[in-house]
Amino acid sequence: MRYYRVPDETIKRLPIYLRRAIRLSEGQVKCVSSKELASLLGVTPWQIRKDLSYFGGFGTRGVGYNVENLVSHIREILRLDVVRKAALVGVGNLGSAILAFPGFRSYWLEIAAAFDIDKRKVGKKRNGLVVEDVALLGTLKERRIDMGIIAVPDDAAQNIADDLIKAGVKAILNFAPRYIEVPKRVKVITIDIALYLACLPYYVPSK
Amino acid sequence: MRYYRVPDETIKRLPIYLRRAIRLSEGQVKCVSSKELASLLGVTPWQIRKDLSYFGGFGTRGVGYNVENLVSHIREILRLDVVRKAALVGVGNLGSAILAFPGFRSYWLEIAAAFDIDKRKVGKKRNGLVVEDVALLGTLKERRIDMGIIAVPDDAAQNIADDLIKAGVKAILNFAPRYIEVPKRVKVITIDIALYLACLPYYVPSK
DNA sequence: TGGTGTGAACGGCTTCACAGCT
DNA sequence: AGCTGTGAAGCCGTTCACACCA
Repeated sequence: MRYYRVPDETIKRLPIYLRRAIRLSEGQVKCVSSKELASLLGVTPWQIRKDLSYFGGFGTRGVGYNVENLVSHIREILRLDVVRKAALVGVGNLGSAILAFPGFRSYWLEIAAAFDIDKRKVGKKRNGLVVEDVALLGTLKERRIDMGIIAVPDDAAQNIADDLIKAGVKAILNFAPRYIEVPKRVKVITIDIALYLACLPYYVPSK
Repeated sequence: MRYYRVPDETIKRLPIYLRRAIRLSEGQVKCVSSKELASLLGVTPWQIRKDLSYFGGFGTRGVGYNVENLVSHIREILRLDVVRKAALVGVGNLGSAILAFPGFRSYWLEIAAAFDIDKRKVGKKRNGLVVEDVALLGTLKERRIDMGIIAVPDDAAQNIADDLIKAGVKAILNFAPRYIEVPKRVKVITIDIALYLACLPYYVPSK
């Protein structure tokens, strides 16, 4: 199934809906209206309806959305209906925090391997994973790991990205504060933490 | 000085330009054209010119932008021309990583205080800062710290946000994976890490 | 000539109003 | 009656073309 003309912004919001729908289903809620969901998430009801309508609409008029249905549909759209494996590169402060991060589980995402260039870290365990040498990045293909998370210093990031792509990785989450050049077929999302904090003072009225 | 009708997207890009301009000035580069800058950052030259033109335009036609000028103008626009202090709440894995994060320095941002609810952490040093009890959040006002960083579990996030705002904080960077309700005068930016990773499989063509 | 600055065209996302089901 | 689904309107941001200036 392929969907055309879906705004990227819609894709970004789907995981939010998904996570909430999962929580609701855990709470034995069977059905939710766009209005209820919207108030829980801080968005507008029509935004939710529009977003979901891109994929055919799977609510019931007059009633709302079946929660189980919502979960399974969004999982399928986001291709999260099978466990997705990612490799983490860089087990420094940030990398270790990502490994320990509990939030991935709700999306059936698994960090299945961790790499570092520092020989002192290689072989040690971190959160149940044995840290491997970056030289072994090439083994990702046969291990069917097709996503990468970059948590290395910025001057190493481009090389790591190149290696990940050589190893068959098709999507990268990049925490290094720099632009990374990749072939068009590869998707990169950069989370540049300092950037966001740097924006904040702009919005603070000066005294 | 106040500027109207500036897209939020432009504000998000300014720190990128700023960081690069600083790097260039450190490398003794005196002048840079929008084209050069664009190729370094993976954006288009028009985008850069348009973004800067919202603030009056401070380039030289036929030449480019004076690097020092670029730095001081963007610093002023983003109100980063004085050192800005932020308080971190939550010194777990992610919080500790943020404390150790080197990237803030380039924006004259300082994490000036760290708090946790766990008595075992309170009093201990983390990256040169003594961890304080969250009960002391109220002291932020007199210490002139007006930004907060939330790195606590999601069920504690809203309460912490409320406390931060009560303590006079006007802008919040939130790492908890949930929507936080705040008065309109307060700016919140949420970085929901798992969200980004959850988007990636959508862009990976299934085999 | 070369590169900035900017009004205007374009495109994409959000908002809206209401048609259509239950 | 109530809530979803959706074409249309409106808005915001990006792209473009070109005027302007060194």
